[in-house]
Parts: sequence; C-alpha cells; structure tokens
Amino acid sequence: MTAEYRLDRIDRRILKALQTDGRVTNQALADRVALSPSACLARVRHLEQIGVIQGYHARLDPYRLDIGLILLVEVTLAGHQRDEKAGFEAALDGLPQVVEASHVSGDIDYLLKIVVKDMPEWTELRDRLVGDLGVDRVTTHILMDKPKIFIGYPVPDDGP
Amino acid sequence: MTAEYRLDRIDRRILKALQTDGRVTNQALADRVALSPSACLARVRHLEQIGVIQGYHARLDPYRLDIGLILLVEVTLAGHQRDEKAGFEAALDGLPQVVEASHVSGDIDYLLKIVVKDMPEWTELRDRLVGDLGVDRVTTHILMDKPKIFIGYPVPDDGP
DNA sequence: TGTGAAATCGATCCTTA
DNA sequence: TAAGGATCGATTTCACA
Repeated sequence: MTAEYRLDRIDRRILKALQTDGRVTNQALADRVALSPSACLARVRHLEQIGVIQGYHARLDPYRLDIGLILLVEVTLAGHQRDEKAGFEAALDGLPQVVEASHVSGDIDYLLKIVVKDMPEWTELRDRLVGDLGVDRVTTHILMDKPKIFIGYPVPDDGP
Repeated sequence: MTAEYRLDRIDRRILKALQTDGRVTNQALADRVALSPSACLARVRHLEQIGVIQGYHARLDPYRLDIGLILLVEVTLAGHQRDEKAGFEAALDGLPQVVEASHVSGDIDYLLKIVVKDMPEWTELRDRLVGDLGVDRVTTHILMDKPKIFIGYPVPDDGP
C-alpha cells in the first residue's frame, strides 16, 4: 500500500501534540510546529491517509458509564496451529464483551480486555471460550484502578 | 467530589459519538443527537467539566513511530501493605517507559504496559523493579499485534 | 512542499422562551 | 435547559513561489 514514508521532525511534533490534545485547532497546531495553517493541515491529512494517525477519540471515565466490570484475561489456546489462532481471532469479532485483544509472546497467547455487566455474564462467556473456542487456560483479573496512564506513546523528539 | 450526575440518553449518545469520532464538529454532533448546536455544546462542556470526558486524543499506529518494543508485564509485589503499594505506584511516575499501569485483583498485583527501545533497556528496567522497587515476580510478554480493538467502552443505549 | 488571501463554515455567546 | 441569531474565529481551497 503506502510504500514507505519517513516521519520528519515536524511530523513527530504534530503527532505528539495531537496525541496529547486531539482537538487542538489547526491554527494552534500550526503555531506550535511553526508552519502555516494550510501546510500544517496538509501534513495532518497526509498522516491520516497513510495510517499513522488512526483516529481521534474522546477518552471517557469508564467508572462513570455504568458498564459493569472490566476484566483483564489471560488466554492460552489448546493448539497452536495457524488456523486455530485464526479461528479464535475470528471468533472474537462475535464477542462484543471483548473490547481489546492483544496477541503476545510468552507462556500465554492472548491478553483480553473484557467488559461485562456482572460476574454471571463473565462465567458464561468464560465457559464459551473454553467449551467452543479452543481455549485451554483462562486466568482472570479484575481491573481495580489505573494508577498511571501516559497518554499515547512516547514519540521520539530527535531524528531527521 | 462531584456529587452525582445521572447521564441521560442524550448524554450517552454524545459520549458514544465522541468516543468514536473525537473530532466531529459540534454542528454534526448536534444533528446526530437532535439538539441545537448551543445546547449540544453546553452538554459537552458539562461532561468535560464533571470528568466523564477526560480528554481527546489522536490514536497513532505505534509500529509506525519507531518506538521499539511494547511489553505487557505482570508484576507481583513482595509485600502487600498499603505503603508498599503506594511506594510502588509513586515509583512508576519516575519510569517513563511505563506508559500504563493497571492495578488488578488475582494472583498478580499489576499489569504494566511498557515501551522500551530494545531488550537491554528492558532487562535493566526489570532489574530495577526487582532490586529497588519491592517487586517479587515479573512475567514478561511481548506484544505482537492487536487482532481486535473496539474503540472505547460500550456505552449503554437505553435507560433514563 | 510551503505561503498568503479569500470564501465558507463552525464555535460560541447572548437573548428569549 | 433549549433554541435562534449574531459575531468572531477557524478551516479549507487555490494561485503562486
């Protein structure tokens, strides 16, 4: 698709700013990176187009939303053939409670972030994972709180 | 702190929309929730003020940023007194590689999301966690990819 | 790729209900 | 709390460097 595009210093400053404040006006952003508004906008559009910027989102406080419980669940599959992984990942799409799935190396295969309204909903979902979806081992953690959040990723400052 | 504010249907529709597209214009948002732009804006400002909306951010593709490795690390503390937790959480602030810390129930205490440029940086950081910061056990997972991301949280549709 | 000017469109405030 | 209208500022496009 997009062959290759090397981010320059200005791009990185734009990304850092938008990661911190996704609603800065283009004017303020242009000021901050010392570009004219039109040139700045062109850069932003380009970064969106090539997929470096994947979207803009409001961050909500989950505990004010009445969503129930947030679980962090470690999952190991029974088998490790390519199609078993593919099948599991495809099945995740049909599980609205699974809001995030990370495929990881190590002694587990996936780390899932799951939102359920209560424990019965979770035990039912867990049984389905183990019974139908080729999951061997499940370890459940209830998310209590997040003592640290750095917003986004550390975008390097230096470079070309 | 904030006494209590019960989100109504319109609030939830606003939140859902902003979670999906953090840069919708106020006009488009007002249309979507069937409110005048001024009334809509007042609601959004209110939701920001009471902390339901915690911020707006661009979501970047980490693999295009040249940040190195993303690790998901399970941590168990040596002791579980209140001040040991407090001390550990305070220490996290001084570790820029730790971009997210989740305090969880279960057989581990924390799940950390860590960004390092390479493995030597991680082994050094790990030694510091175990040597100086009261950590008993560390289990490391390298994040390979995210086969599923649902943006944000499932904001309920119904209710008052 | 960047700049500056021009035209359109949106955010925001204030008044009235 | 909501709507409507006026004002001001921002976005976006385009011709030119």
